[in-house]
Amino acid sequence: MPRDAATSAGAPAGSPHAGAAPARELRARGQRTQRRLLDAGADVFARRGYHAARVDDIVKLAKTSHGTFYLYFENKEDLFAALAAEVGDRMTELFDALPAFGPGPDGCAELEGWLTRFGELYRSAGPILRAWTEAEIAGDSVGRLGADAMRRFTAVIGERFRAAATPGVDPALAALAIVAMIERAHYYALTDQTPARPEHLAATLARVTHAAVHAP
Amino acid sequence: MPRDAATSAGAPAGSPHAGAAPARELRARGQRTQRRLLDAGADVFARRGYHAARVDDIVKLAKTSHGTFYLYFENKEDLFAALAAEVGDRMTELFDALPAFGPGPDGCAELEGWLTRFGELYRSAGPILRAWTEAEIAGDSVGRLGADAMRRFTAVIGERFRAAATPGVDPALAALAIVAMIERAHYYALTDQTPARPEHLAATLARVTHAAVHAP
Amino acid sequence: MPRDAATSAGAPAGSPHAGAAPARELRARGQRTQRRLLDAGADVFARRGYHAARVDDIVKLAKTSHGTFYLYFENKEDLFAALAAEVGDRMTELFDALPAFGPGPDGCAELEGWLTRFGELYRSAGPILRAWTEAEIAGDSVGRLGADAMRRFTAVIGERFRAAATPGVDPALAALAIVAMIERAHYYALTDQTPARPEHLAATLARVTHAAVHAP
Amino acid sequence: MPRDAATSAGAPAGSPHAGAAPARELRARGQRTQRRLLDAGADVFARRGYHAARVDDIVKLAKTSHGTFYLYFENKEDLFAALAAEVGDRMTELFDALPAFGPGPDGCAELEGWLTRFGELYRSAGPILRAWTEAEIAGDSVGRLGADAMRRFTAVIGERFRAAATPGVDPALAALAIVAMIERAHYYALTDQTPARPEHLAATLARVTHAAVHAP
DNA sequence: TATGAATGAGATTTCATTCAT
DNA sequence: AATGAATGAAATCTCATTCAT
Repeated sequence: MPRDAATSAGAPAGSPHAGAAPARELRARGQRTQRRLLDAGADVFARRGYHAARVDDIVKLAKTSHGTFYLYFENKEDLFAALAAEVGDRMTELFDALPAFGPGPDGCAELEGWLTRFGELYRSAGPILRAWTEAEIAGDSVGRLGADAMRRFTAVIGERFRAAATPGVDPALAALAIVAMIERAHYYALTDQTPARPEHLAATLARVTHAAVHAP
Repeated sequence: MPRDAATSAGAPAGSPHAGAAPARELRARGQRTQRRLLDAGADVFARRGYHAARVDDIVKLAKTSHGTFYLYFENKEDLFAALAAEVGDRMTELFDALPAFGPGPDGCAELEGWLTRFGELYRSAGPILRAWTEAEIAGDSVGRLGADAMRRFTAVIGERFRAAATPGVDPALAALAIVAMIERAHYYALTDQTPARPEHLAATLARVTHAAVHAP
Repeated sequence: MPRDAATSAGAPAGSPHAGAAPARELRARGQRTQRRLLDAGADVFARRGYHAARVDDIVKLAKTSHGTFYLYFENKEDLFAALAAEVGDRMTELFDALPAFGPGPDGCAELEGWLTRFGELYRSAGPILRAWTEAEIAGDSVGRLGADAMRRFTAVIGERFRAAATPGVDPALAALAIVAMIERAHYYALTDQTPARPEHLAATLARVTHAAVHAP
Repeated sequence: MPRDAATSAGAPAGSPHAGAAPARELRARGQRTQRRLLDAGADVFARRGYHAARVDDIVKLAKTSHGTFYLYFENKEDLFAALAAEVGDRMTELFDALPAFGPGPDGCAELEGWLTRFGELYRSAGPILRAWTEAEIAGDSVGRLGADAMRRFTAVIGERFRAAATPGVDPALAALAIVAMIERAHYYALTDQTPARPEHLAATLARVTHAAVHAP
């Protein structure tokens, strides 16, 4: 699960991302064009992955020209960073809303509710997240965004483990594992042709997580 | 987590992978050259990722030439497939050895022992796995390998969940989640600069997994 | 050393150059805008040279837009031609004022006086001249301007050599050499970080030129 | 007059310039290809100037491909630098051979002899020198080469002026002026359509220089 | 068995100029 | 009179793969 994008957190309306070539004020038309490029980018990245995506494809889909592309973005990476930042923002928001689920069945239900929302977000942003993982692996700088968002998430889960203080369990590691599980499970469930039914994902993950955190 | 490599399972000594250009018997020198290329490939893929890895880098590291590269491998993907197959073999072996850990403390200890071995393998093969993920995302055919090995792993864990029959828990999904957790936790713990201590990884994962599977 | 600009010699007030897109009468505001573009152009050409200068730079410096640029000038070359014409005018004027310096110390002093004025002009117009040289080399049509102004200069110097009639000296070539010297010496003295003191340039060049022309 | 190229002064045979992409040892074929590219480059730069020259033209003329070009040179500038270095080497050699011409007719004859050789070199290398001037103007890094070669030349001439100690003459400036004259006179005489006869160039410049340096 | 020179399709990027407002 | 978004041709550069030796 990518991270952060705190950079664009408070960006002024009208400049959806921070790294654009010139920090120009955009008029209505420019805004629409930029939006078209972002949407086209999301589509192409989703279908081809970060590396295989060609600026040419994006431009064609957005029905505009190469020149226009470079008017709004410094390069392919810059456009991707903008998309990632958008996703990152929504992730951060969601993570901050993670409830302090208690040991009882209520806690489990709360968790399930939150995981449902997470699943929805993941479904819409998944393609970007996948490309993000790819970029991350390749060591591109964009990949390095996002750590913060996840850290917050991990911190909350870590608190629960710390409270439980199970011997042999490193709370930070355990939290990391749970977070990793939630992210990857969504990844596999939504992309892979798993025999599993994704509609039960929130319930299942909630129970597993709850059991792991509030182990006897 | 990738899989398989059944191709090379019983392959004749001297041809560690199936897709090499000519299916010829290699003499000692040829073997060494091919091995050098494989090792160089592993190194370069690990450092740069699949897409960013250039044949030139591999060839330079192996102290050989482009021509020689294409003597032993059909293309970049072919070399990667050979590496993936090697890893896949070892993974399959390990997965088959997963104990049927029971609900008691003994089961947890068994699980921890197995996870320790998994960690060792991951440490050595991890970089290839990472590159694999990248290739997978990009939709390259190599990426499609690997699912099988994981399926076996998932099946065993799934059995446990099925036995427990917790209401609301889809055994297949839960197993997928646990497997994903184990894989990704290793990934993050070994690559990221987590504040956590990786030496406690096996113990922590064992406890978390055990608790999740044998929930009250 | 460029020349000419006869084009703008008697041009009507309000249109400092000949090639502007529409030959319209400009109001006060238009005049100011055009002037701003010319000044910005002079600056940018000076700093980057003709080819490296981008219309975008000029427009930004002039705090106006691309559209406006093409309202006043046909293209980049046209703006440059306008600038060159301005310089050419002043050069022609100065060359026509070259005194018929005699062999005695008075002639040398006259020459020094003239060279002082030349130096002042060069200091202010030099950057354009440099860009001019570049354009000339590249074979752009603008480059072909300028030869005339220099020819007049050369003619006067040539007269002196013809009078002296030194055996082995081709008067035209000698004059060309002296003119070239004066131009390039200023160029190097004013741009390069020569260890020499430019304030002595007029005196030194006067003596060298005088000695060369009125050799015993 | 460009400068220096001391960089390639002692370059090993087989690598005619210092800045090539990889410092590879070239086999016979590679050598020929690289030579073809250099020659094609010289031709294209001469005809179009540095900026207008397209790698495409060079490649076509050399009957090779873009890929090959970038095998031997990092970019256009790199190829140009290689050419400039070749010229610079020959210039440096020549400058070092400048005789310490005395005040008598013998000194003038010595000078003429040297200028004849200079003219020959200039004729063959002129096109590169012209492009060099253009690059220099544009502030490209290549342009900054060459100052050294000229400095040596200037130093020798400067010595003569220092010996003469004419009042009002700054020896360094005077030397600079003479050097500039010799260079530019060749430039104009060989490129422009001067009415002058270039075959008298050496004689004329020798006399003018001699008179200027050994003024009464 | 090995080499490394050569290729060329394709990717990214730039910028003078036009156009709709 | 002014704007700035849009264009697209052209330029540069990369790299997997082939080929001649």
